[in-house]
Amino acid sequence: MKDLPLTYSDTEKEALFEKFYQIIRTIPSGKVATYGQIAQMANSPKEARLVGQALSLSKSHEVPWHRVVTASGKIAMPTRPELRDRQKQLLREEGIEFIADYQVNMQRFDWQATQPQLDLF
DNA sequence: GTTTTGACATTGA
DNA sequence: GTCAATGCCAAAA
Repeated sequence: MKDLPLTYSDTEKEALFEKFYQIIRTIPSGKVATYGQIAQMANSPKEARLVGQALSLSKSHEVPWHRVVTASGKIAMPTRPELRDRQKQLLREEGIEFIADYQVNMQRFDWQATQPQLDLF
């Protein structure tokens, strides 16, 4: 098990980031979760932005970073068009449907909202 | 120490 | 439905 990419002096921060990674790892393929949901699951509901920061630092850290989107289902990457396109491609490969250029259909692919799986088809 | 920045969320127009 | 303003909170400058 490799260490985190950054050298943290604060163990709390490291624990929180690891918590984020752990939660994100449980997102099944073909589903997406929002930054806010993950922050909420980590008992830090106000720290959605940190989730994005954690993913940014983790880069390709064995976590399905592409399955995390904003509350409205949009891909959130204003400063990195390359990663933005890569995320869209990865999601499409998992069968996720886009309702706009960079917005997924949350109605059908949101991890939490689709838990009951009431067979909407 | 203060200010700016950021892979966010919510509200209101 | 979209978009801007606001609130948020930690990290980086």
